[in-house]
Amino acid sequence: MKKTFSISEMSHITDIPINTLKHYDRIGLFKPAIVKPDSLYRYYTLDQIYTLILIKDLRGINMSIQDIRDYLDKRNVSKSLDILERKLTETEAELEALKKRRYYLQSKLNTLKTSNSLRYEINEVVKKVLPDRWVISYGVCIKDNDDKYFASRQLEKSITDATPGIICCTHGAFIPREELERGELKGSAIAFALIHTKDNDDYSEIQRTIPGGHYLCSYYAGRMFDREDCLRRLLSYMRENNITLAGDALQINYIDDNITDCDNEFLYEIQIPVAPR
Amino acid sequence: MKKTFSISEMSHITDIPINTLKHYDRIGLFKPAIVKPDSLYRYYTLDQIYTLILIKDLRGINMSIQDIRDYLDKRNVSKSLDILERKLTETEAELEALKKRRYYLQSKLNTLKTSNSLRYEINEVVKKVLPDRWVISYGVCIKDNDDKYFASRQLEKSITDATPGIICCTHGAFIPREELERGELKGSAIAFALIHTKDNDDYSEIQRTIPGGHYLCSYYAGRMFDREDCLRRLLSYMRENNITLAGDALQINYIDDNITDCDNEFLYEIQIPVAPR
DNA sequence: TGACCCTCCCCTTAGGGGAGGGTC
DNA sequence: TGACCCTCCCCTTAGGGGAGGGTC
Repeated sequence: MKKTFSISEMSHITDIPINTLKHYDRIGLFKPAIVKPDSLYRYYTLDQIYTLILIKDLRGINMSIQDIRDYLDKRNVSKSLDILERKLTETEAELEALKKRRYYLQSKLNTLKTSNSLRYEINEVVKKVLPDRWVISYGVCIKDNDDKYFASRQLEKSITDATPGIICCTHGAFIPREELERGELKGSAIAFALIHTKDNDDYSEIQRTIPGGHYLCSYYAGRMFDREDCLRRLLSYMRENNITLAGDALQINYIDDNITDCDNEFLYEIQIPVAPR
Repeated sequence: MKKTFSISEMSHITDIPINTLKHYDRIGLFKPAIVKPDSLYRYYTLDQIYTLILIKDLRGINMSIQDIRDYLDKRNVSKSLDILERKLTETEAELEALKKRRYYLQSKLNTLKTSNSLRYEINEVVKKVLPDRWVISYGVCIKDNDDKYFASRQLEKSITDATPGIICCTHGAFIPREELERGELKGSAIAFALIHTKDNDDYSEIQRTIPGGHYLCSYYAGRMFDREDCLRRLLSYMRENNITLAGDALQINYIDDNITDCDNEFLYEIQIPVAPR
């Protein structure tokens, strides 16, 4: 059986690029057994294949070059077990992070697609029965768009830790019941962020339950304080049909500056809780 | 409400390091709204918070700076949907790769831990009933350790594609029945690699089923061709107890050069198929 | 006057991709 | 004589970490 291999043969056998073999030589991770003195041609021996494949596999489980040096240096079972276990732990952690990322991307995509497809309903008044929901809110009142940025940030900071935040989380604001009763449509907006489950003790003081029940809803296209027309429509519908306001209204932002620069693509929904008949 | 923020204030609000803010400025991804002409101090405005958080979140889902530039440039719903969907697909792919990696690490760790804990059984002769197993083998015959490296490599190449190979896969060799019958203990070793399921059509020509049944087994510490004593012990046990050989023997390598440099830590098991009584 | 901010400038990972010139 | 191989050397990502010197 042939005893030595040129760099390109070795590259073929091991599926490691020539460049990488040269690089491993250069940094002293793995040197050819033989170097011809004059030409400096590299020649590898049969038994080197094994180690090279091992190195490749260790890179394949994402070990750094330094870790591989350590692994190859005076191997023994317990050391190898340690390293493999460490890699497993790392892999688990990466998996968790990725799952989180996937979850948020999916949620965001669902919300976006759904709301985007609901455009035909814009400006219509619809009755909905909605389940209990939970939000977190510092009670920060938004008076204009500038405030909005800051208020959002406050909320984001408390929710997201390592998870992607603003682009994935649905935002909105409360419109206080009293203002609606007074017909004050451009008044306040108390920022909140919708959260998916309520059982997170971390936020208990700033958490608020939005009770499930009957809501009178309408989408509108535009920015936060373009809500007047939509609110007016809803309120007159209520008067005409003798429907009673039952609490703070919600203004939910489905499509915002994170997603589009086009004002006409912005999408909000107003949800007014009403007494059941 | 305050209208401008210094770089460290901005860093605080957004949880983005000062260095990174400077870097974003330098590369033109995100520049402060105001730069004081003399001192070149950077000042950010309230509405910049929002974009900055968006950038941070996009980095959080692993978007490259260039992708973020694209995302921020003339946003609209369909473009944003595209990008988010692409990111989701990428995330799914990464997840699959990581799951594979985890699976292989777990398998390897299990095998290692189990075999490592079985050391007390070394040199004992034990009867086992083993299930059907499957291997792939090119029929390459190993005559010495050098050959072993090459034979392993052949096998690896066919199994592993993108998955980590040698360190995760259990290797072994057949010892032909006829050689055992002739008492030829240092003869051949026909390399194989254990695979986990049989239903992989890709390898059907080189795949072989090892039938389940009764095996007479023994562990030994040492290298591949240190197997003589162990084999002798097994064969004399068979003679003494009138047990009949039923096929090629297996020599399975649980702990090898990938894991340790210490010869005394090497662990093989010989499994000899025997006729049931 | 501290605390803050500025501009260079060098450094990190794991190679990829040549140019220019010898070697099998 | 092609095909192969060599040595530089520059380049990539997304910042991190200063030194040395002004600014709020």
